[in-house]
Amino acid sequence: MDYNFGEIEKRWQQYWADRQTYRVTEDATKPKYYVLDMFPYPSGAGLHVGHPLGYIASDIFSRFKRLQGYNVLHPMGYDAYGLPAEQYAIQTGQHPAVTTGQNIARYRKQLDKIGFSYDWSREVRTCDPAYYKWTQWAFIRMFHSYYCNQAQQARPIAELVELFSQQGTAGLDLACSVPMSFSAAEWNGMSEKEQQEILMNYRIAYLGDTMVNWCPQLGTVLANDEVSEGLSIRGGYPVEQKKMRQWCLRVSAYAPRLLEGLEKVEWSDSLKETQRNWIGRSEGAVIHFRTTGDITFDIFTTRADTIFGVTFMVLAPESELVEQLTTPEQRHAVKQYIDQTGKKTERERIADRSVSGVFSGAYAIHPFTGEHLPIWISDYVLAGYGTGAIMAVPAHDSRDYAFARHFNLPIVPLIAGCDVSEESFDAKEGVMINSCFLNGLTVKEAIPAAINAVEQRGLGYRRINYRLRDAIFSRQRYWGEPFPIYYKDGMPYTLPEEELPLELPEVDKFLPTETGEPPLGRAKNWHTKEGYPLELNTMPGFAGSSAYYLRYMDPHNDEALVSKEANSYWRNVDLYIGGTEHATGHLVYSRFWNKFLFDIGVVCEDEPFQKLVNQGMIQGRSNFVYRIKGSNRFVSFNLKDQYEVTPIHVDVNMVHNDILDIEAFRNWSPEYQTAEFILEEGKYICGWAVEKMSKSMFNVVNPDDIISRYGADTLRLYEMFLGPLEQSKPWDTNGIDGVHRFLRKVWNLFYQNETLAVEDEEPSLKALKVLHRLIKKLTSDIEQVSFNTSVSAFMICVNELTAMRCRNRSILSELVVCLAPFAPHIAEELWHALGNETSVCDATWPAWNEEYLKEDTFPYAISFNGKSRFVIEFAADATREEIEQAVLAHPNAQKWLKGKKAKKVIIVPGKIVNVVL
RNA sequence: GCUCGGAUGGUGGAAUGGUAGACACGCAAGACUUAAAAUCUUGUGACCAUAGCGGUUGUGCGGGUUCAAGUCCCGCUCCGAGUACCA
Repeated sequence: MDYNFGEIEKRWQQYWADRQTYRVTEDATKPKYYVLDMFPYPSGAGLHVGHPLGYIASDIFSRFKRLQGYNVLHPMGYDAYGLPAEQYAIQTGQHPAVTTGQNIARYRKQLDKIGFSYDWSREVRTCDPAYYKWTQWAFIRMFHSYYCNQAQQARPIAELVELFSQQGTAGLDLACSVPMSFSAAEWNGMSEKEQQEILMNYRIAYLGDTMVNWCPQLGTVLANDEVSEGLSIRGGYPVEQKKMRQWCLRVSAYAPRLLEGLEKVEWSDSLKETQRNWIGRSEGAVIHFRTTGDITFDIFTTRADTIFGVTFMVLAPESELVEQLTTPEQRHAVKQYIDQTGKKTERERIADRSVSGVFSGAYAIHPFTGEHLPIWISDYVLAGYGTGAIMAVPAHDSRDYAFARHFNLPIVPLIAGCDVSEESFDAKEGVMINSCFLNGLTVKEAIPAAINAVEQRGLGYRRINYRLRDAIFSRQRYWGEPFPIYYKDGMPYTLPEEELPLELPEVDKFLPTETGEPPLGRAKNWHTKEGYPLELNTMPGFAGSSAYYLRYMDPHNDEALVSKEANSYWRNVDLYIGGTEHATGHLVYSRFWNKFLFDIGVVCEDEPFQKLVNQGMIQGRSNFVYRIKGSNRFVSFNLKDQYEVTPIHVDVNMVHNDILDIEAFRNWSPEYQTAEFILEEGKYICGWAVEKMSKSMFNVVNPDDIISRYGADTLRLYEMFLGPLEQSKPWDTNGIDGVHRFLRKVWNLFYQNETLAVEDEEPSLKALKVLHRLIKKLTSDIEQVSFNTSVSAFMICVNELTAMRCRNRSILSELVVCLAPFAPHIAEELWHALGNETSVCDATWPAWNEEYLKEDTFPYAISFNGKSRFVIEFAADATREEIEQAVLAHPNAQKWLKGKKAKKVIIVPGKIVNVVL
């Protein structure tokens, strides 16, 4: 019987489906394990061979944990809302729900062929009303919550209303958009509308006038993580800054906890670092300044030590102070400057690094020296960070330096020995000079000393600042979750929870209305029963993906996002596998969302993803043919330098081991019908290069093709064998034969001459040793998600078993269990061939026995002065003296000793003997 | 600019401070075959030597620690990723 993978894989996939092998329920008698993949956006192009990399890894891990006796939750679903479906809808009029449904069906078909152990009964789709009901529900809860900085916790807004009516803002430390201060009497005297407007300043989901990333081409606003270098991530269109009233989530309130939480999770250092940078904690001080016109304002600095080097102040053009401070004489010039910078897009502002600014006419008084400092306005100061105003220390900040140079402002050096004639001295090192009471201190001492002085004199206070911004949560799009919000007297109110889900309405077109409103403005009857208008924006892509891992725990519950029972059983994700592209988006929002749900008592774990592994990207490996210029002749790779040639991308599916299938190439396109070839050794060899996997490079490899040629088990093993999971690497179909050959060898251990050739006698110690070495290696490799080395270990084991013609039943049966996580189909087939009635998925992961791994003798590497020269075997119980004598007496040793005596002999038991000469 | 990774044969990649290059691809030779494919066996870092034994050198570059360094420390070069007027 031959290894007929096609037939085997089809049969067992059916078997698993029929028997619902992968269905899990909460089972208190077993320990739980939750393995999650980042769910895909089902794009129209289907899966290429790079997509399943992480899914295969997580599947191996899940199957392994299941064999170890864990109750494993391993679900899959679809992040179904997204821009491509909407843009396709705009072009074709095809409803995004229809195309999304088709794409999902195609994804499912492709995924099924790979033999994953997902519990599909738990599938979620973010665009399903039964799912987004809970996205809307969480939003309502955020709307009705505020964040208490003292308790570091979200609390019901009703409690805040109570506090305001009793004590006003006194004694409260609240996360807010704008700091406010009022008394209980003032609060109680306000109208309903005024109170609502104030509460909006504190809600966790709030409507705010903020500078947003506006993308005119996409007709929507974007979150910071959806923009890179002033261009939209999707589509690459320019993005400009615009002030708009938008829904926001107060993610910034959670910045300290998002930072601290990183200590508790097992993520890679680089990913943690990326998140830390994104959160951007900086310690410093807020210092109060007063103008000669008696207007006070605050600045933020991390370099309080440089306070005596301040020679001017700078405000962001958007700062509200600009209006107050500007003197009548300067008003015209300032207005001109602000108009000019306001027109620039974000991209232009980044690209244009030239120094610009304008003098406001006002002067600030130095809090220590009383000196008068000119106040300037420049767009190198950002309105959104700190207070939107800075004290400029040109000697020790390169941006201030450039500004001072350009406008000829004084530069006062503060560090002994530094040279600021050409550039600023930004490093935080050296000894202070020109700094009054700070003189003689090092910079590291001076920073706290300066802050203390500021605090003692009541000139300011210590402050920790975060770069993390609130998330802008409105999108002017159709294909997203509708907000459960209606408007009464221009104020937003939430729908009652029992009216959820608020379903996405039908529209005639997926474009904005003539009046510039979002597509939902086209919907008929888009209002509440009472006739109040509903919100026209929809939620962004990250809304639906922020809590999906919770929904898998209890996917059909229509009473709660997740029941207390299900959540306290599954708790959080033990292993999460996905790409790094979500490092600052999804993984920040999700952690925020989870922490909010934790605060309101819905979930029992503060961090959603305990261990996280980022799989690398699979790049494409393109092939080229070389056309001789001005002809239809193609020259093979190694001969191409003899001609003047143009490289042309050729479909990698027509190339095997870099050898071109000439017939297929001729049929590829009419222009190549008559192509001629200059061959080497009868073959046409193609060139190659690593590029992004894309249709235009003709380097897309489809998993379906690999499966039909080699089988899913080979695909799974090969993707793992390609290299470490975390590393990016090109897909190279060359080399897949080796893995396929390995599976044939496994098959041939069982079958010989068409019949099962398994033997029943006692296994030899030698075979046991080989098997147990494998079990031990696999158990630790899998735990560390090191699957490339696992596959190698299999190959070594099977080669050795083949060499010793081991056909022992007990050995082979444990081998099959080991293989089951990696190559489940062939494992299931062989498991049944051995006479088992149940699925190999229900088997038990074998334990290794150290007894079998004990060695009688060990090879010692004998080195002289650290350089290895030869090897001697010693018995395990040989003493140091015996070893030393034997080594020095060995004939080979004489060559290195040259008659001299050894100074020292170092013996590492079982490993090495180093003779120092 | 800053932060974090990385650099090992023709290729992908292995190596708790202890025989560098496991495993696999590719290549070469051989066996089987009318032949090819498939399969199996052997060899395969480079250089030198060769009937045979063998020797030198070698993990991006330069130093250091150590009996012993791909691995640890210091200083560079190059590549990749993230981030960027964040005061």
